Amino acid sequence: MAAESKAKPTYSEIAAAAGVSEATVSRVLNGDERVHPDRAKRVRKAVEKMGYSRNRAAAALASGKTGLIAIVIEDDLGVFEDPFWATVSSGVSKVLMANELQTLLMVTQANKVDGAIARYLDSGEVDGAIFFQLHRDTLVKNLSKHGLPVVVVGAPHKDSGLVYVDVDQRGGGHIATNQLFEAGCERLAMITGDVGTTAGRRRLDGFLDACSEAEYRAPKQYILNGDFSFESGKALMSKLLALKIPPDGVFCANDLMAAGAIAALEEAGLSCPDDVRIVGFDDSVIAQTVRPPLTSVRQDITGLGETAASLMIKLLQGIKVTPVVLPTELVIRASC
Amino acid sequence: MAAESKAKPTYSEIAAAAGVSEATVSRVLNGDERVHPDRAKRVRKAVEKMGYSRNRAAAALASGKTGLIAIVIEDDLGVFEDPFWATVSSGVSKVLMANELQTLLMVTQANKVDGAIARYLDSGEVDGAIFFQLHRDTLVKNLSKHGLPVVVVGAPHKDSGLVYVDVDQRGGGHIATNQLFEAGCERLAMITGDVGTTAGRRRLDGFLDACSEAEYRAPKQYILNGDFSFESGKALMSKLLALKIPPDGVFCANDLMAAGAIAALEEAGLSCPDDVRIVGFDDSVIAQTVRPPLTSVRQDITGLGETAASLMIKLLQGIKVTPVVLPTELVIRASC
DNA sequence: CTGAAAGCGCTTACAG
DNA sequence: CTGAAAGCGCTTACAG
Repeated sequence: MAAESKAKPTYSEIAAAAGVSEATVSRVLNGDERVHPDRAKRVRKAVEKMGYSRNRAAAALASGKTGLIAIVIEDDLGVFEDPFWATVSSGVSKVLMANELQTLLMVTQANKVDGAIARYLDSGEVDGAIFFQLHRDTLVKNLSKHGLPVVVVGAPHKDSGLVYVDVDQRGGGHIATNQLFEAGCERLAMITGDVGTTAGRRRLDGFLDACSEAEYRAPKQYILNGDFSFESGKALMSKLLALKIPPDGVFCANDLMAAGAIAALEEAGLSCPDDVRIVGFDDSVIAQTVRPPLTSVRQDITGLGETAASLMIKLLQGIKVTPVVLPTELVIRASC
Repeated sequence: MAAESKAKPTYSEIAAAAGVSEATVSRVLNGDERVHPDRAKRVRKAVEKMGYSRNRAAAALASGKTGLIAIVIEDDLGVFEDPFWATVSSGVSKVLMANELQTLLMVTQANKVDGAIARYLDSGEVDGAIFFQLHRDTLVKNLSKHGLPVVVVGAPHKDSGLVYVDVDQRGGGHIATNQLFEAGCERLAMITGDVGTTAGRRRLDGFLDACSEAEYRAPKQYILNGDFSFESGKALMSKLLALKIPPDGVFCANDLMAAGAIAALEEAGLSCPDDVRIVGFDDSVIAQTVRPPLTSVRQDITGLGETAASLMIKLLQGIKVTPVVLPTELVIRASC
């Protein structure tokens, strides 16, 4: 006779305890307004008392909604090891959890995204997908066309109607470059990131914007294409230093390359900021640990994740949304 | 008459196409050996041809298995922003996916772990849970006792029978310290991590082991308790330098503190490694970007995640498992 | 080795 | 505003 003992209660127990039907229990738990307040209260009391928690699998099967949102990240070169994405993920997860949704983490190689992952996402296993580090837009566009709610973190290459969040990469490049001008630099150079990525391209655009505003035209040898790695920052800085007239200010498209650039300066027996001023981008730990500490562009990384999740939730509710661009801010330290 | 068109096929279509019963389809898809090879082949062919993919919710409801493993991380101070955990997660995710399991990412505040999360985990919503950054063992122990398969990344405080994976923290501390001795240091000091964590404590133990092997006894002022932050590394190094006889070699319990220590040296006008040699722990990006590049203890972080996932899979299969300790290795750079 | 059938715990038209 | 009932798509004893 040990009623109300071990096993998880189901709707039938709750319904019995509250003196209503299972349908009513379901309505109350799903926030259906039309239930009479008194009965709703009875249901909630029973739920509370019996420690009820919904069986998601059953709900998913019956409703077609899984309550799961996938984060898909293409991890060819250990991108996920970049703290950046982890921070974005944590922002996503927090907002999703607060909205009764769960985060499915799918770390996969880019070449596998088309196969198993695409099928998985497309077969109703998740209610939506948030993509990080977009290499090719096609898959995402297809999924989106098939009706899967999709949000992309980082602007896609072509404005294909996808909903995305990004930080103001171009504006960031702009303020970074302005800082160099304001510090008195006259020969500005830039070590770009991978310009095949939208972030890389737009940071460069921001640099160019600021230069033309200042009526400065950087010589061709002053704009060198890096790939966001420490090594490339170092190698390209050495290249700049080898020029007949080296620059006196360099904007590096991320902190890692900036750290590389500082290392190159040091090896050449030069000082930052005395000989060459440097500005980075990301405001990562590296900006703080490198000597001299790096002036860098800060982006609200958790905010990126939170915004992505919020957009997803709106999408799920059928609310129309447009891309969001988050502001960017300069953190000034000793390097410039 | 457009058979085989849009909608996702279900068992009944597959069964019809293969000329078997739904039960047989289920058996084949679940790897039941007892099905006749020919019929199994027919089923697989139909599955292939019709692009069938299992509805997880239905399977979960019927079987009681969700195919979901939770990663739970207590994220009070932005721990998840530490690339360390992201890397572990990606290792977990990859192994799990390869085994048809999905990774549920639950980033939560420590004080909330007891409430909603515990209930969630305990109510059959996941098949198992992998915990990161364990603050209190009790919750985990309870869940484990309730029968939820649990794996912990990082050794728990008391050996409470939980299954865990960790790297050989103590051995790592040992080799780091030995390196200092071998480089000729005679006055070794240590800036510890948070010794409330098992990692912090064990790295210190390793230091002590190596010292006693070398018949060296570090004076009390030479062992300072940091908290793994850049700031603490810097402050404690300054403290060491202020001593009448400062150390000539310092083992810092992580790279971030080591970077702080180097910054302090520099501010004091001293050189690493000429005046003081330094060894870190983690072999993170920081080890490579700091000047001088840091000698540091490398741990197989992806391996931690992969091992955690493997242990979980064995647990799910009912195989008995014991804790795993991964080896650690010294990466030598300029700082020592 | 195989199939018929019950059942997992919800949701949702439908009828009132 | 509410309930009876069908149904979501699998799994799994059970009987053969």
